[in-house]
Amino acid sequence: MPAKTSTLAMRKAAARRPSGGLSPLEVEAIELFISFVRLLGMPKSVGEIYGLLFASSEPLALDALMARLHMSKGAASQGLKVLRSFGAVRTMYVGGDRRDHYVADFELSKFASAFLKEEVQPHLDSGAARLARMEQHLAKLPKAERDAASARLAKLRHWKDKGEAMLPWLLKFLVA
Amino acid sequence: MPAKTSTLAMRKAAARRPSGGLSPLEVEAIELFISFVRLLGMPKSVGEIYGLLFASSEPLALDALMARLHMSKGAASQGLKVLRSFGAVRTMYVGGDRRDHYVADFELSKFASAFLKEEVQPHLDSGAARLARMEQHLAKLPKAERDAASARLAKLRHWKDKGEAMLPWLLKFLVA
DNA sequence: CATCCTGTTCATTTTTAATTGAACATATTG
DNA sequence: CAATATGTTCAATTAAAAATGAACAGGATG
Repeated sequence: MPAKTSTLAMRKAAARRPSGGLSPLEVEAIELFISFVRLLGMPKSVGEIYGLLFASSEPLALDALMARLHMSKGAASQGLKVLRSFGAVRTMYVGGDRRDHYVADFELSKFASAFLKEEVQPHLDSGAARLARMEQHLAKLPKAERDAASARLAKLRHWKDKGEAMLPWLLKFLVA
Repeated sequence: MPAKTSTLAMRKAAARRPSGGLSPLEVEAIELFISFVRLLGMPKSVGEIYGLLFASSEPLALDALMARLHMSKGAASQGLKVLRSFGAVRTMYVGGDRRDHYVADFELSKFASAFLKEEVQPHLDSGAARLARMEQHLAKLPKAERDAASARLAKLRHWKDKGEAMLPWLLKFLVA
């Protein structure tokens, strides 16, 4: 029968237990990365996983993540997949254990550049294509409307150019 | 009895009808801004409204937006509220009509700077507070763990500083 | 080669976010 | 001031996103 209250000693021990509770530092790290990944439109499970790995000194296997974050196997597997996909996390060999073990890569720029490359860049591209189509439509408009619309499209083009100019600069700044 | 097929002439007329269908140009603008606002984590109705106002040469009232976007009064009202809140849209007086009429402000930077000020900045602030708390926890750790954790926190601090440095720069670039 | 171990996938469920629509407040008009 | 027009708010509904968990695939192990 588990006690309802926990003593200080118990909590300190828990902080070190590989598949038990979370230390205050781990909780802070997890919350920090949850809000960070949400800002980038990623599911919070991704933030939980990265946060725990960020705070953890030893590599963690999938079942450790499941146990400590109270997360399903599916969510952990998929979260690790996206983190792997942009290099925020990598596997580390642990002798005598055939499970994959993960460690966080500390280059936070990986998140930002994944966001820029996978979210922003495609939007800029499709935006450029769309702008071209809009310029086609423009030609078919009666003169009066065409002039007004033309000025608007010029604004769009300006922002497209600005975005395209800013993106590589931002990427460079991030990795610097 | 409405015809099932639409002739070219009918579609051209529809493009000009104030509370009817949408012209191809309007559709493109709406789709463009839907994907743009989604990138910033806003509801798509906000993108629909701004897109239509952006493409429209005359100011539109709430019921025109409702009719042409097939959107409820509540959604239109709330969408306009957020667009107004960061100056992406403003009311324009139209004589002999007591409804509010809206026009788009073409400074797209308004979206970006609203996002930076309302989403990013608060995250940076709470992140800074959290980092301070984490440094408190650090002190209570046994020496061995403390060293590993300390290096991680240094990384976080570095990124916090980077973010805080980048933000004003980005804002300046956007309004320029 | 049967069994266990580890991890992935995906249909279903749960949770979260957005939209609707009706009730309300306020201003206008006859 | 009753009736009407306009716009806002918010509880209820609907739609979209994320998490679960069971089925599956492949690889190790005896």
